[in-house]
Amino acid sequence: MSDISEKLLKPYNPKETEDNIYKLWEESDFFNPDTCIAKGVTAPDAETFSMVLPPPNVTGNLHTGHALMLVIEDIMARYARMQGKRTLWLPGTDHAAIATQSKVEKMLEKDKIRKADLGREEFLKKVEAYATESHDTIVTQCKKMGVSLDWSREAFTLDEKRTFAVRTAFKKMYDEDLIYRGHRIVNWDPKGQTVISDDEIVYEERKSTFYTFRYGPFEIGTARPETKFGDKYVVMHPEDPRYLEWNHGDKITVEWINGPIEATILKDEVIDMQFGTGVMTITPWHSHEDFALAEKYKLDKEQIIDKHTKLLPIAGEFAGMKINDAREKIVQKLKDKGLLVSVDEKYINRVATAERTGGVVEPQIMEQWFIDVNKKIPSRENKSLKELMLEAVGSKSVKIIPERFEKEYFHWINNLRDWCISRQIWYGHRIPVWYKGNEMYCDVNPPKEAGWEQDPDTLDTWFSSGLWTFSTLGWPEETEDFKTYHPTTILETGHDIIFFWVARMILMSKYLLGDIPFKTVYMHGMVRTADGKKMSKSLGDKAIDPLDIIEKYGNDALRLAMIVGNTPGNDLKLNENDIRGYAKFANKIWNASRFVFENIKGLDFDNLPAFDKEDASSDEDLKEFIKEITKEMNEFRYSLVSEKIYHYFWHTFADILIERSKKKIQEGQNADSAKALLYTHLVTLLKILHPFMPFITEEIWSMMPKKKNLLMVERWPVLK
RNA sequence: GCGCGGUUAGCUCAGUUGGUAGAGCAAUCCGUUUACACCGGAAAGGUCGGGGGUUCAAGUCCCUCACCGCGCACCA
Repeated sequence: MSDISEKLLKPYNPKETEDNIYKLWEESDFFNPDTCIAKGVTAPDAETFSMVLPPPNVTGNLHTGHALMLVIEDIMARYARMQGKRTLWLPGTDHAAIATQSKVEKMLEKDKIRKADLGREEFLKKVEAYATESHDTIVTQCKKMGVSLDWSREAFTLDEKRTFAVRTAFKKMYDEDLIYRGHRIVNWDPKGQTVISDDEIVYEERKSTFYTFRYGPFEIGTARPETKFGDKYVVMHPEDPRYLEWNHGDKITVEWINGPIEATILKDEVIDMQFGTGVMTITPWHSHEDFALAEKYKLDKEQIIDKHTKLLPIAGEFAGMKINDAREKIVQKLKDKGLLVSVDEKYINRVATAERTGGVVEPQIMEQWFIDVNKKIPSRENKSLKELMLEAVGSKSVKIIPERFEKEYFHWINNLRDWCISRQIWYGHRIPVWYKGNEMYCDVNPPKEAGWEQDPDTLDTWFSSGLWTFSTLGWPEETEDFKTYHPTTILETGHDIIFFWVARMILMSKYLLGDIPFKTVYMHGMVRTADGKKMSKSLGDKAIDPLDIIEKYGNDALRLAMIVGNTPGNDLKLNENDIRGYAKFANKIWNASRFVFENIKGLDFDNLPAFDKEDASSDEDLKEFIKEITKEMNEFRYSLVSEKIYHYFWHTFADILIERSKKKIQEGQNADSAKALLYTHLVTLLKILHPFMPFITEEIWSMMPKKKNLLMVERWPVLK
């Protein structure tokens, strides 16, 4: 005890404390619920609390967004554990297919190595090496954050068990015709050389040039003259008074880029009469909307642009040119032919770009794998995946916090198209389908006979993430963990991945298990810099590194700065001043504890003296306070609770009770009562502070007389 | 265009059944009384974006406008 006292005499130093405390926790193995039961700190029949960690991508370092997620979830887990619940918080990482692959490609580019030169196998070795390295970094950084994750159950979206789960899920969906292969218009990312899903598109507003050309008797507008070679359908609104002389199906011959073509007139209500001239030509191969029209009227579809954004032979003299190089030359030719009517250079266009590579998305008709979201499923009461997803949230089986995201969720589902799940990249789960001539074979394992060739494509990374709540628990095997912990209690994640992930998990779980994946979804906001910028990869080195903050101010201070004033769904501006303030608070706790320890020597802890009237009243106040914050904890109102505890500790316990006790102890008037109050108050306050500030509270707890166990498995104060 | 969120003290933000506005930081004044100067005490600071309505009572409910941010859709 003497060396500890010496430590207490100096200001609180998180750096000297945190690593040791984490080691202590790890050695105790209390992060593992099985150990908690074995050591008698959790009842075997206790209520379950389970939660998966949204697996960080193995693409580098932890950023402040991760830190926020880890802090909120650690509070949830520690609170549940202290309530005596059988608590599992399960860690893992995500292979993040496109993100990881493109990162490695970029690194190889620096050494002038292309992945095609390496070949699939060699390239994958490089990616795996990088993934392993990133994984190790991330795990180390998570531990620095103080997380009470059960590392013994750690999973990876691409490990053996998860691969088995993915293949099992794929096969089941394939057998029930929910997964199909077909030619559809998809989003082609020429930069990443892969298809991406609708959700992986980021729209950017860009200024571009809008041209109006003469097209026979009409004038048509376009921002993309390079796609216009094959345009032989001209569409207008059936009620447009300007074009009543033309009938649906009329054919006309018009002079166009490479000579005369025969065009067919179509009348359709999709046309906006107010826009431009109210006439447009269509390019079904390279536009979602035009494709839909072409399907409706069974029109010809011609490919104009190849996968590398080069023009095909249909472009005549322009064939082989990149679209960006060809554009102006095409315009010039049309101008020379007298077909250019006008040019608007201030046109604002919304350009579809690929989330991960930044490439400009070029719609293409391609053969890909899809998940049918509208097909009625016999084994699920003839409901479609869409309906299953709507039902989960609509019935409140899954509750989303804050509630407003439920609306976004419904809106997304109502506009949902079939999910394109195949990707032309190498890193990820290879599609478990094999071909031999015209035969197709789908199974968890490859066919035994020779001569079968596996599909070269891999799965959208969110396919495996969708299984995460149960694949991590051993599914498809009926493991004890799966039976005990699924559905999980809560999913805590950023609101930016509600569609990518939350919706997909509900889809997969409802379909494969007939059950929800979690009962509650808690969505946190995005972390921003002090000047409001989104703290993301694009900020690069300018982003705050949570580990630097910890180094400077300590983990507990960072945690409070992320929790106080941060309500669900709202963005958080991380501000160094706040962090500094909470570091002061840590010191305050430290010093107040020192005072208590110095003054309670000699107390009979088994038989505490009675409170005098004044202290009894303060004791009641604390009980009232606990009641209040416990209710709020159960409502996930961490911002409020943390602020209240901060205030209670500082301005009630330290400023009033400790000051009052000084008098009593010095004057020898009801000194025992004062000492008993200091002791019991500190014990209780450390407990309720622990989920928020685990390190300093555990450290002080270790100096506490009469302690039985680590603070992390002590009971949250319960009032009858 | 449709929808959602925000607009509260100089700054960052809380404020859940409607009952005369709160915290942290900053700024002001006083105080070095041994747990803590990474401190204590005091005072100051807001017509809760504008306008209208419901109500005995509105930051809180309704309508409307403005600005900021976000989601979705369209963009020939």
